Formats: sequence, C-alpha cells, structure tokens
Amino acid sequence: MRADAAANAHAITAAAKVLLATHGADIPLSAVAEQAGVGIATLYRHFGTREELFLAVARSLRDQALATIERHRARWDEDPEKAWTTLVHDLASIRPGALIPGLLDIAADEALRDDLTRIRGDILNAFDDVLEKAKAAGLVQEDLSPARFQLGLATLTRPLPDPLCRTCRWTGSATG
Amino acid sequence: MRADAAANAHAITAAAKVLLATHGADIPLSAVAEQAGVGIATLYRHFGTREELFLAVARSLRDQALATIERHRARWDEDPEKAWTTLVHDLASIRPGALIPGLLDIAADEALRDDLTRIRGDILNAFDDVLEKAKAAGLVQEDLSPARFQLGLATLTRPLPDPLCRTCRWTGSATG
Amino acid sequence: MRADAAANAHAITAAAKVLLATHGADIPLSAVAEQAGVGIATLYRHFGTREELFLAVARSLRDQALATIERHRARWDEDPEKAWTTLVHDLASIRPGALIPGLLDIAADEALRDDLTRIRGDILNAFDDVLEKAKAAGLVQEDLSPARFQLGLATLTRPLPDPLCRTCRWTGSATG
Amino acid sequence: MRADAAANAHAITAAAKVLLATHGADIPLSAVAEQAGVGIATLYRHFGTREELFLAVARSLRDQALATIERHRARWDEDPEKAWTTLVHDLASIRPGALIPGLLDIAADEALRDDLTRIRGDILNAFDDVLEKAKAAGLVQEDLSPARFQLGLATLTRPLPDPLCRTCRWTGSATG
DNA sequence: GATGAATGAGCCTTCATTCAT
DNA sequence: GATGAATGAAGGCTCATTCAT
Repeated sequence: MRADAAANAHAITAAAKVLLATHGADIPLSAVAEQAGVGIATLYRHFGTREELFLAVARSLRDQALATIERHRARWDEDPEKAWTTLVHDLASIRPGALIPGLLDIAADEALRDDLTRIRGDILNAFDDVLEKAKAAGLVQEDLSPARFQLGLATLTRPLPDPLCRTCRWTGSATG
Repeated sequence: MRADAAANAHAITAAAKVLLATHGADIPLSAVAEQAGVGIATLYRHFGTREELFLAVARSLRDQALATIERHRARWDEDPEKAWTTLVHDLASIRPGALIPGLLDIAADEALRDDLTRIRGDILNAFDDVLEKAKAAGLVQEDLSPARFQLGLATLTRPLPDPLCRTCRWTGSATG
Repeated sequence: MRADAAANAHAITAAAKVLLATHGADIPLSAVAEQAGVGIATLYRHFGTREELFLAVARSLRDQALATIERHRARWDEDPEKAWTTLVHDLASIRPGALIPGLLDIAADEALRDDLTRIRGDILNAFDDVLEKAKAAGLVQEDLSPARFQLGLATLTRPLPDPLCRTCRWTGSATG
Repeated sequence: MRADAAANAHAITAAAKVLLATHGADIPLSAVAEQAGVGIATLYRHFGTREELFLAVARSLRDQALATIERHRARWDEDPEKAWTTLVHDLASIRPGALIPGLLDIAADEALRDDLTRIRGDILNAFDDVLEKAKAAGLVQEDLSPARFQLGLATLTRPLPDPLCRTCRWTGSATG
C-alpha cells in the first residue's frame, strides 16, 4: 500500500506540472486529480493544501533544473558556447514560469515561505556556478546575477492562460 | 448627466487599467467597479461584458502607445540611440503584458476578434515605422518584426498576480 | 404635450399587451419600454409600478372583451350557434390567459385588489348576459358560471413562455 | 454514502416536483435545494444544469403516468366509463402542465432534445393504447390523437405562478 | 488509504426601480 | 414630460475544502 500511495503522490505532482504548464496556475485542483486518475480527496490527503501541492511541484522543478545542470557539466569543457546555449534551452523547457503565480501564494504564507526560500536557494546556488563559467567564457554579461537570470527564465516561460494559442498568432517571424 | 456617464466610463477603464496592471486579468469586475467608485451594474451598463471592458482598456493602451511613439518622433534625429532607448522604456511602462490573458478571451470570441485585430494592427503599423528607423541606426537586428517586438514587450511586462511583491523579491541586482 | 403623453401611455400598454401575449408575464419592463419606443423612466412615470401597468393592460383587455360581446349582439338572433362560436373564438383571440400570472401579483397587493375585482366584475356581468342566451339556445351546459367560463378562456389561452414554439410541436392533429 | 446520495437526489427531484407544481417553472433552484434540505452545490452536483433537473422531473412524471395507466388496466373491462374518467382524473392530478415552460427550455437545447423526445414518446405510446379503448367504448372522439390528448392535459393543469390562490378565487362553481 | 458527496462562499450577470438632467 | 444613468438585490453556477464511508 505504501507503494500505491507514493505512486499516487507522484501522479498528482506530474499531473499538476502538466496542467500548470499549459493552463497556468488557476486550474481547479479537481482537474489535477482527474488528470492524475485519483479522487480529489486523495489529492488533499497527500498535499493538504493547494500551496503544498505547488510547493511539491516547485521541488520537482528544482530537481529537474539541478539534474539538467549536472547533465551539462561534462560538455562544458569541450564547447562552452554550445554547452551554455543548450543548457539555457533545456532550463527554459522546464517552464519555470508556469509556477510563478502559484508560488506567490506560497510566499504569502508565513509557514511556507521558508520552504520556498530554501528551494530557491538551491537553484540560485547551482546557477551561480554555471554563470561563473559562462562569464569566464564571455558568454554573458559580468553583472548578471543568478536571481536575475532566474527571473528572466521565469518571465520568458510564463504560459498564456491557454484557450487559443492556435487562433491568435502573436508571433510574426518565428526567428525575428 | 451625459458628462457624468462619460466620467464614469473613464473612471472604470482607468480603474481596470490599474487593477489589471497590478493583479493580472483575473480580477473580479466588482473590484474594478469599487475602485472606480461606481456600482457593479454601472460597469455592466457601460461595458456589457468583461470582454468589452478589456477591449476598451486595450484601445486606451493603444492610444497611449501611439502617443508615446509620436512624442518621441522629434528626438529621433538628435540622438537615435537615446530616442530608441527611452521609447522602449516608455512603451514598456505602459505594461502591455498586463492585458494579454484578458485579450486571449477576446480573441476567442468570434464577434470581438476583429476589433482586437484592428487595434493590434494600429500598433503594429506604428511599430513598423519606428523599427525601420532603429534598424537604420543599427540599434536592432534586421529581422525583428513588429509582431515580434510587440510580443517581447508584452512578455516582459506581464504582471505577477500580485499578493506580495513586497515580501518576495525575485529580482537580484535591479540592473543585472 | 398632453397629446404626446397620452400617445405614449397608449403605446406602452399596447407594447405590454403584445409582449405579454407572446412571452408571458416575466418580461423585463425595459423591453416593454423599448417596444413602445419610449425610455424606461417614461414607462414608470405613467404607471408607477409594474402592477399598475398590468392593471392598465387588464382594463384594455376588458374593453376589448366588452366591445367584442357588443359587436356580436346583433348577430345573435340570426344564428345563435354561429354567433356563440365566433364570439368564443374572438374572446379567445384576446388571449386573456397571457395576463393571469401578472394579475396574481396584483391581487396580492392590498391596494390594487379592488381595482382588479371591479374590472373582473365588468367582464363577468357581460358574460352573464351572453351565457344566458347561449344556455337558452342549448349551446352550453346549464351550470356553466361566468367565472368558470372566464377561467376556461384564460386557461386555454395562456401563452407558452416563448422561445421555441417552432422547434417543439406539442400538437398532433390540429383538429383532434 | 452512495445511499445518502441517492436519497438526496430523490429528495431534490421530489422537491422540484412540489415547487414546480405550485409555483411554476421559474423557481430559484436555491429554493428547490432548500426544500430538499440540501445545499445548492449538492443540487448542481446531481443535476449539473437546471435543464437536467427538469428532465429528471419529467422522467419521474412519465413513470407516474405509466404506472397510473397500468393501475387502471384491470378496471377497464368492468366499467369502461368509470375507468376512463378516473384515469383522466388521475393523470391530471399528476399536473403535467407544471413542467411545460421548463421543458421548452430543454427542447431548445440541442443536446437534451432527444432525451425529451424519448420521454414523450413513452407517454404517447401509452396514451395510444388507452385511447383506442376509449374510442372503442365511444368515450372520446375518433380523431383525438395521443399528442392532442397530452396537450389538453398539460394545458389544463398548468399551475398559476402561485402567490395567492387563497386571496383570488378565479373559480366560480367548482363543478361548473 | 482512497473515494465520492456535501457545502458555503464568491463572482457573474440581469432587472426593477429611483434620480438627476 | 421625457430621458438615460445608477444602483442594490437576487439568482445562476463553480470551486476549494471537509466529511463520512
């Protein structure tokens, strides 16, 4: 039964990640539960509050980001520019921006703020390393802080609230 | 009483602009009405639907943008770089990103899509002119399309949903 | 100006009659005003309350009914059966049923009940006459009271709330 | 809790039947919920939309009607006239007219029209049988179609919108 | 542990009615 | 006299959260 529970918890965060990335942070939690294939009560049993769920998603995204950085560590010496470019691309494809509005709610919660700060610290530390290398290779401005870099990633990957990315083409030339 | 009504309509769009810019597009319309100092029914009398209100805001932002561009036209010959920089800054301070999610809803509405397209066309035309000059002065890449430029402005000025920009400082060095 | 006002009042009751007959008594008074080509405030100036408007409609319908009866009086001696049949048909085409729900609201109002009773009395009196003749001619049951006759007319002419008399054919053979 | 839920669903349709029969189809659903002793959200959980609730009521009325016809089947051979009279009386006491305005809304809904048609078909079939017998016994006109018979029942049992059946006695002699 | 059911609170929208011009 | 504007109250519906099985 423990395994079942863990599997459910995982399915729930996975579902939340998918729905957050596509529809933004305003999704009904019942939609997350449905997407995860569990009942709404199960979701609440595992995460207690909406904020805790989002926090779990944040942890998961952090782990993805750290793993991504780790994965690129080797390539760095071969071809710094290539390494940096693909790293940024891969980090962006995690779509950290999707979580921002949700995380603001967490930051508003006295009790959860510290958890969030810790998660963010992990990320900033990892960014620090990698930015050093990038700066050494002359690939980014000297004064780009980890926080600033993170903000940029988040800003650029915030999802539109969904409905019709099809109908409404805001982009002109895709490469412009 | 015609004057009163016009004043109210103006107060409502002004309130909507403020609240959209700070809290994003998910605000209750009752909050807009309250901020404007009118009853909710007055808001609906003037705008009929949430979409029409947002469309009015979009028109207002367009007018601001066009006026901003106009205002910078003179400076252009003196100091192109300065002109371009301040123009971009001023356009960004209109915070076009605040409206995006709201406008998506409009674009979803068969009946309002054309209005939206027209508004956007006005802006793109104005951007076209100004981008030509900027390209001529070597200030932007040759292949930056008006649509792409607009997308960039909007992406970068999307507001956080609010609660506590105080508590949670995502930015590191402000200039980084 | 007096003539204008009277014309407006008349236009309003006429509009109310039309809308009541087709959509039932739940119509917005603003729709009545619009149909009459006047502002909503004009409607209220003339009728004060929704109930008074309906009362005016009731008076108008009463007048139509009385006039109808009068009109048939002559024919009675020639051909009683024909007279009775066409009379009933003509009375039904006034659609008294359309007003019933509205009149119930009036009857609920202490102050207006008497007006309503008086109007109804006029009708019942007229029915009394005519029913006597019909009974004498053996065209209706002896025990049909004026009130009962009126109730029957009203019941049978109550309008459906409108939307789709087209889509939904409740009637089978029209003559069955 | 499955049993509880079913009991609630039943209580809700029962409440709806009562309120529809007495106040007509314009009742607030919150009143239905209250009468059923449940919260408004419970009503919506069970029925989703106002139309679905009314459809459930329609099904219930159909079942009552079919059961009523079945119940009278035996008596038919003994005393056809008595059987027919009491049958009609019992069918009328189901007050099918109460639902008409509500059903019109359903008929307007593309998705629900078929359900409604099916329910109605069940009733018409049952009427067909019984009308045959009545015609054989010379109790009704040969050309009375089931649809026409149903229409008559519905027309005659449409409830008044309520307020004060006490104050306002539209009926004269009850038997006239 | 998992689940569906229940619920109140909240936002959207409409309408009867009043007011100022 | 006539008008459009303003407004609160009410009903429709959804969602986060809790409870009982």
